[in-house]
Amino acid sequence: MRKPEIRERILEYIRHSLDEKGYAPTVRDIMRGCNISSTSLVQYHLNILEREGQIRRDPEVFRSIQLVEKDIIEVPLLGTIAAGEPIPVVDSGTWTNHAEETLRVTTDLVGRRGDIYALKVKGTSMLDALINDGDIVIMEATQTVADGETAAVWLKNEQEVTLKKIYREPRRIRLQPANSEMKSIYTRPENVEVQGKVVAVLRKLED
Amino acid sequence: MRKPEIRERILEYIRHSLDEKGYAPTVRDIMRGCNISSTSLVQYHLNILEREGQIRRDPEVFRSIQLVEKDIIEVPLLGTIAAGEPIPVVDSGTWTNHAEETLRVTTDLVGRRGDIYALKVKGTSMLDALINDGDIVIMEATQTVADGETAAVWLKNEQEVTLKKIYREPRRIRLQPANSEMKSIYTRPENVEVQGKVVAVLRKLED
DNA sequence: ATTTGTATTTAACAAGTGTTCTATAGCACA
DNA sequence: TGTGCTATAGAACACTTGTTAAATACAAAT
Repeated sequence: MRKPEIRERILEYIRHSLDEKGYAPTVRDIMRGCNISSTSLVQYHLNILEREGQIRRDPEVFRSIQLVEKDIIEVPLLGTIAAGEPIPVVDSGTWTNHAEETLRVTTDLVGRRGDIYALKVKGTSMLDALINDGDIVIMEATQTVADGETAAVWLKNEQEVTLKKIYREPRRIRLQPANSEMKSIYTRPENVEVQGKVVAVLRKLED
Repeated sequence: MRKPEIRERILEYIRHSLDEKGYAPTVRDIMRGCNISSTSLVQYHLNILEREGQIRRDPEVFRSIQLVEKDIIEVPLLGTIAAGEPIPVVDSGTWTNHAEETLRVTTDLVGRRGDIYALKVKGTSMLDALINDGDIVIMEATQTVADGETAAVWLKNEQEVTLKKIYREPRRIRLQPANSEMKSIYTRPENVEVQGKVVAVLRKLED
C-alpha cells in the first residue's frame, strides 16, 4: 500500500460519478477522469480496491462498480418504546430479518455507524425529552454513553424507561431532560441501566 | 397509452434492479426479467417511458437508465427560524441554488412532494411544539393548511413566528401546541399569516 | 374493407467495455 | 548484482450492450 493517493482519487471519482450521473463509471471513464494513462492501470487499482473491500463489482457486468459505503442505511424498526416497559432486547445479528418494518435514513442524519435501530414512541411520557407520541427515535445499541449524551435509561426501582441526558456525579447520576425548562432528576448508579444511545429523533407530521 | 401494464412491469423491474443490484439493468436484463420476447420491444417501451419523463438515459452509455423518482430528496437549508423573526422568504425556483447547505432526506420521511425546504431552529421558543434549539424543521411552502395540520404562523401583532396546529373556529383561530400539556392560544384570523406547513422535524443528537 | 396507429418479432451491426497479455520501470532488500 | 514486489504502459481480444431496419400482427377508427 505504498501509493494510496491514486486509489483515493479513484474512489472520489466514483463517488462523484455515482452522485452526479447516477450510474457508475467505466474503466475508461475513470482513466480520463483521474488522468491515468492506461486502462490496465485503472484495472489494477480497482482490483486492489475490491480486494480491500472498498468497492464491489459484478464480473462481466459493465458499469457495475458500487461503493461499499452507502448513502442510505436501512434501520430496522424494532418496536415501540413507552414509559412502562423496557425497550425491546436487541439481538445483534438476526436483526434486520425480524424487523417487520424498516426505515430508510440517510447517513446525513445518523452517520455511518452500525448497530442502530429505530423505535416508535408510544404515549406522551417523553414530553420532557421533547418527544411526542408517534415520534421515532433512532438508537445506537451501546452500554457506554459519554456524559452529556442522551440515553435510553431503564430505572429499576421505578420500572420505567426514560430518555435523558446523562451526567455522572460523585455519588449519583443526574438525568437531565432535553427540555431546559424542566428539572433534572437524580438517582443512584445502581438504579440506572443504560439501554442505548439516542442518535436522532424523527417526527413525521400529517401522513 | 393502451397497454401500460408492461411499462409498469418494466419500471418495477428497474426499481427492483437498482435497489437489489445497485446498478441499472440492460435492455436484455429487462427482457428476461419481464418475460418480454425481444430487445427491440423493450427498447420501444423504454423510449416511450423516456418520452413520458419516467426514466432518463444517456445515449451511448450502457446501463444508464435512471428512474426520475428519487429515493433521496435534496432539501435546501434556507436559514433559521426563531420566534422573533419571520421565516425566510421562499423564492420558488431559484431555491436550491441559493442554499448554502442542502439536506439529504429519504422520501420515507417527507414523501415525494415538491417545494419543501428546511430551517434550523434557533433558540428555545418552540419548546411548546416539542422542538428544541438546533432541531431542523422541514417545511412545505403553502398558504393552504387544513385544520389540525401544523403550520408556521406569523402573528402580526406579536411580531413572532410560532409552530402550532391550526384550527379554524367561528370567529377566531385556535393555535394548539403539539405538547398536549400546554394550553392553546386564540387569536383573530387577521392576525395570523400562514407561512408554511411543517412536514417533519429532525433532531440530531451528538455530532 | 381500408386505413392508421400501437405493439411485437427477428436479425444484425456498431460501439462500449472488461479483461488479459506482454513489457517496462522503479525501488527495497539481501 | 540479482531477486522480487509494486506501479505503469500499450495494445489487442472477446464479450456486452444499445440501436436500428424491415416486416408482421392486431385492434380501433373511418
